[in-house]
Amino acid sequence: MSPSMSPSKSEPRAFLDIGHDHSHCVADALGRAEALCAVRGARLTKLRRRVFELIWASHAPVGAYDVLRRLSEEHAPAAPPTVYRAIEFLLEQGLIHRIESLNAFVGCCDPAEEQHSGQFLICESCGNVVELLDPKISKAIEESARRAGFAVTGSTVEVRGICPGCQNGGCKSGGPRNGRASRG
Amino acid sequence: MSPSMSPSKSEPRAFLDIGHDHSHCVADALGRAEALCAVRGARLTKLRRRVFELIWASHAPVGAYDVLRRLSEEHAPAAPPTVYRAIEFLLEQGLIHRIESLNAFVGCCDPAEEQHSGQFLICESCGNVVELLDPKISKAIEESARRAGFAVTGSTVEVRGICPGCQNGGCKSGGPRNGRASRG
DNA sequence: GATGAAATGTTATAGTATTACATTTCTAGA
DNA sequence: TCTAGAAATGTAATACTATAACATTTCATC
Repeated sequence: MSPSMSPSKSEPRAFLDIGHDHSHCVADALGRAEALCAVRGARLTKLRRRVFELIWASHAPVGAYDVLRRLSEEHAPAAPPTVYRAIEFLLEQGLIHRIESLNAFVGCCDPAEEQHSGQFLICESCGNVVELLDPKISKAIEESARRAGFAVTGSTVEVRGICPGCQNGGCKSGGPRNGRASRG
Repeated sequence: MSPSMSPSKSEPRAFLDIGHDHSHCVADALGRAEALCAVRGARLTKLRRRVFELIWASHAPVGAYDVLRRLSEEHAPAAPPTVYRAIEFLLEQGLIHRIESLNAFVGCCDPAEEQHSGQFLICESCGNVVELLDPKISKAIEESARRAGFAVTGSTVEVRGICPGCQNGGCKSGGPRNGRASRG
C-alpha cells in the first residue's frame, strides 16, 4: 500500500490525506466487497460492481442520478431502476451507506463489521465524508434510548462541519453536493 | 396543564403518553413560538402560524406536501413554494426540525434552546417521534469529531426503533411515514 | 437443453424541492 | 397620510429523487 493510504480496517480513522492515492481505496474496497460476497453467496454482478466503483469514485457521496448518468455514458442509456436496484443490493450487503442529509451514497469503509450504523463526518467545503465507528457515540445513543424505553433497530448520525484539510487552505476536490443549511 | 401532558421544557423526556391531550402540546408550542418571534422581531405571519400548527398536528413528522394538501383544502389551492418558504422560516427560527431520513418535519420541543441539534427517536410502528437533548450524545460526537480535527457546525441524529407504547400493544396513532429499511 | 429463479430492461408515474418572476402586504420615514 | 423599499406571498415551470408494474434476459441446476 502507498504511504498515504486509505483508511484501513479496524483502526481509529483520521480524516483523509489530501491527495492520497485513491486508486488504492477503490481497489481495496473492491477486494473486500468481492471477498464478502463470495463468502455470503451474494452475486456481485458486473452492473453492481460498476455501480459500486462509481460510488467509490471519490470520498464524497454520489447521487443515484450521477451514477445513472455515468452508467449511461458508458453503455446504453440506463433507467433509474437499474441504478436503484444495484444500490439496494449494495446497501443490503453493507457495502455502501446512504447519507440521508444528502440523498446520496458513499462506500462503506468496513463492510465486514456486522450491522454497524456508521457515523459520518461530512465536510461542507470539499464534500468529502469520513465514516467513524465510535463505540462511545453508539453507547450514548443506546443508553439514552433505553432510558426512554425505546427499542433501537438502527441509527443515523451525520455530522456537518469543516474537515482539517479545508481548515488549512482547502482540499480542492470537487466541492460539496447540495446539502441544507439546517439549524439542527 | 393536563395530567398526561406533553414533554415540557428542560426536563428529561420520556416517550409520549398514549392518548395525551394533544391540544395542550399545540397550544404550548404556539405560545412558545409567538413569544420567541416577538422577542426576535421575527414575523410569525398567519400563513407561517398555520403551517406550524399543521406540522404540530401530531408527534409524527409531516411531509411538505401533506401540509400543502391541507392548506389547499382550507383556502385557495397553494403551490409548493408557499409551504417550503414557511418551512424555511420555521427551521431558521428553530421552531421545527427536519427529519432527514423521512423527508418530513416535526415540531421542536424546546425552541428557546440555542442552536441545539436535537436527537430523534423515531418509532417505526406508530410513526411518532420524540426529541432528545442528551448532552452525553452531543459530547461523544463532539469529542470524536475533535479527535479527527473536524470543526462541527451541526449534526443529525435519528434513531429508528419501537417506542414503549408500541412494544406494549400499540399506540394506534396513524402509523409511520415512508422510511427506508437501511442496514446502517 | 429445459426449467425456475434471479437479475436486468423498459415505461410510466409518484414524491420532494427549487428557480424565476409577478403581485401583494407591511413598515418606516417624509 | 402618503409613499418608497423591503418583506412576504402568489404563480408557473421545472429539476431532482424514488418506486411500481410488467417484459425480457441471464444464470445455475438438473
